[in-house]
Amino acid sequence: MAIPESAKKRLLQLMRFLEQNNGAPLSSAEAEALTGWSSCTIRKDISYLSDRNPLWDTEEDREGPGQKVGGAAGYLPEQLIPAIRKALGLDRRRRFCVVGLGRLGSAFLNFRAYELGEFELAAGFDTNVNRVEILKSPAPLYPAYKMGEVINRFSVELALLCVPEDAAQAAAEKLAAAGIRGILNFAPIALKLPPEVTVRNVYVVDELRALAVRMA
Amino acid sequence: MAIPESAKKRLLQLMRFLEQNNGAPLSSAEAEALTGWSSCTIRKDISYLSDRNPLWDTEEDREGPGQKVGGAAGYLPEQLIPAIRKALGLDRRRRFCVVGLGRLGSAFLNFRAYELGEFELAAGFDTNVNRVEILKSPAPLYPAYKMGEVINRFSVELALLCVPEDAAQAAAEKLAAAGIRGILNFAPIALKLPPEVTVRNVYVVDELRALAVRMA
DNA sequence: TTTTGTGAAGCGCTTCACAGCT
DNA sequence: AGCTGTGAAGCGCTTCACAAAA
Repeated sequence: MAIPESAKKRLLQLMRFLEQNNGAPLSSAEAEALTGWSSCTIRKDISYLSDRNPLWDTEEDREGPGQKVGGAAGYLPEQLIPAIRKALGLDRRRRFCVVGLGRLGSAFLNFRAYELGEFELAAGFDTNVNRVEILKSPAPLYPAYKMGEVINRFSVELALLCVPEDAAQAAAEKLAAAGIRGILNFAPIALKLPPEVTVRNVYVVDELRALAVRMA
Repeated sequence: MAIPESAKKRLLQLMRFLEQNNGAPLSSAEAEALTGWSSCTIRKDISYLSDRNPLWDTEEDREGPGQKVGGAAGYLPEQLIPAIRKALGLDRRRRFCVVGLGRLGSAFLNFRAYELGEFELAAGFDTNVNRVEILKSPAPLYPAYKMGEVINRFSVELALLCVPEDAAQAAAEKLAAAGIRGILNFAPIALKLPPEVTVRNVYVVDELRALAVRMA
């Protein structure tokens, strides 16, 4: 059965809580306290994993519903995390790049925790050659005109778009032309791109607004 | 009637599209093309505004459903934007501060577009006095020990928390003690705070994950 | 006894379809 | 003709309530 979108979002967050739990088991009741969602919702969300995830089923041929983790123990992170990963399609390493190395972009270069092999910083780009030469970075930096070549050569799938607002559309089109598959857009504009490129917008003012709405 | 949470989220985004539309009217069909949501959904979402928003109703005493914007014109941004603002509780100016002036935090200091009087950058804080003295900023910067005093004096309601992971919980507690109402947390940890403080987490790896899930 | 797992009930959101306005 | 506004139908998610396991 297909996993509802709403459940996917929660599973993603639940994964983070599990990761922060130092490997200790987590019961649905504890998860309720952490997240605010009812324990039913959490158990139901996890139950969606069972028909689609071989990892989840134990070796003995499953009969009936099949209990997994063990009755009164809570969920074991070392089993549940990979199960969620697999169900959501996150069980494969993806390379990404940072485009625009101003304050925002360069902050992401030196972020620890492109964790657990899920994402790998493959390159940074900027039109300003100075920045490319001066900045310290765990991954190689290139002038912007090499974007197409580098993205292809290293099969970079994702990009963090951190250029100023008025350069964003042009940069995004170059990324799309280079074959990028997904863009995290930090500029406050709606990018117009062919449908094969998935765009997700992250904009501080919108986040502030969402925060203010939740407070009201 | 109460506005469903899902509708609130869409209205918030719709507001952004209206703002980016240069004041031109927007029909529900055009909005469908921009957002991907069906025109029905959009019209329905907007209809939730009508019982709660005096601005929305025109002066002549409304009888029946009451058409507003004018038959075949599309929605007028100068009417719709304030209506959404009001319904979502965004029709009041709020002051915010930036805590932690590293690369990420200082990027937010010089962000244009704390737009339209909705949010006002009131202060920046850092434990490193050098940064406080050197950085250019449109708002005053203070050493961290002045947080409580400044937040109180200027009635700062919101904070962007941009300190490193291992300092985040302590900084958040100081903010809570100072009476802050909402925190946008950029550190990859779950803050434990009293319930009167609303927290919203913004974490790049989670955004990358969400992007990857949508692509699959 | 505690906690998971899940059919089925209940309910809220989305979609439909059409009335009403310009 | 074109587009908005909205009751009502339809459907998908959440919640319930209980069986099964440790």
